[in-house]
Amino acid sequence: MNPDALRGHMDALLLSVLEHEPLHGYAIIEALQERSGGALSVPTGTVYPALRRLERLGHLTSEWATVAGRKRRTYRLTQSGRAALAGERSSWRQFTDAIGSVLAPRPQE
Amino acid sequence: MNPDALRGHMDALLLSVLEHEPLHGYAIIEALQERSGGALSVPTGTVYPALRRLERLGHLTSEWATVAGRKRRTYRLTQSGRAALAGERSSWRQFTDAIGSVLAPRPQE
DNA sequence: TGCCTACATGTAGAGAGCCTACCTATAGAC
DNA sequence: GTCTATAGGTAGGCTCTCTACATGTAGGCA
Repeated sequence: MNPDALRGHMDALLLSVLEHEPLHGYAIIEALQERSGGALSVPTGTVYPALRRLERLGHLTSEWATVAGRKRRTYRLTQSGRAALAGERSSWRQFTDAIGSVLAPRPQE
Repeated sequence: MNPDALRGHMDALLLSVLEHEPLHGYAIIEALQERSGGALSVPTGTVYPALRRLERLGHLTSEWATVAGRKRRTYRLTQSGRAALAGERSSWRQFTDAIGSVLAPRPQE
């Protein structure tokens, strides 16, 4: 997967995996990999800063917890995050429609 | 359209509009807009450098022409460009599948 | 005559975000 | 004791796209 291709879609991915359950960063990375059938291996250097950015934007809140001796920062969608997710889904459709219609092979005359 | 979203897909777009006919930069911009139903308004500052990059990579060749007193640089796909286009189409499918499967709304349990 | 729009190409610099590479730390298996 | 999995994080670089600007021709219109 070309790294650049993810540009501008990370927010959508992160918001989407957090839609129904709060998760911590490490679990988010695993969820992305699992849901995409192994296609998405997003490095920690991408995910952690992105989560902080989304929190700064007010789309997520986080709280620390200690589970089995390990510290976790668990992220949760805010109302604003839910709205953002809806917007991202809509944008994604428009985006794929636009690119898809250009990329579609055309019958040669 | 979020500018970042285009990241890494410009090559595919440019190669695709040049698939069946050589075009010059300005015509390429119009073709992108037309084919996408108006959704893609790619600025010249994006297209011209990208075309040069693709030429440098060997995916395009160009030649100057003068039409109605105006100079045009017309770009044409090379064999390498055709191969690259096929690769881009395949990558596009994998990419949309991966993101799409993460973004798809899931039934809440 | 002068102005505006469409046509046509290009560059410089900024900005954003993703990645690579690195660091720290605990738990449990072997 | 060492290794792997789990868990979080930062610094710096890289690349591409965008904004803004510059240049010039042709043709319509007042």
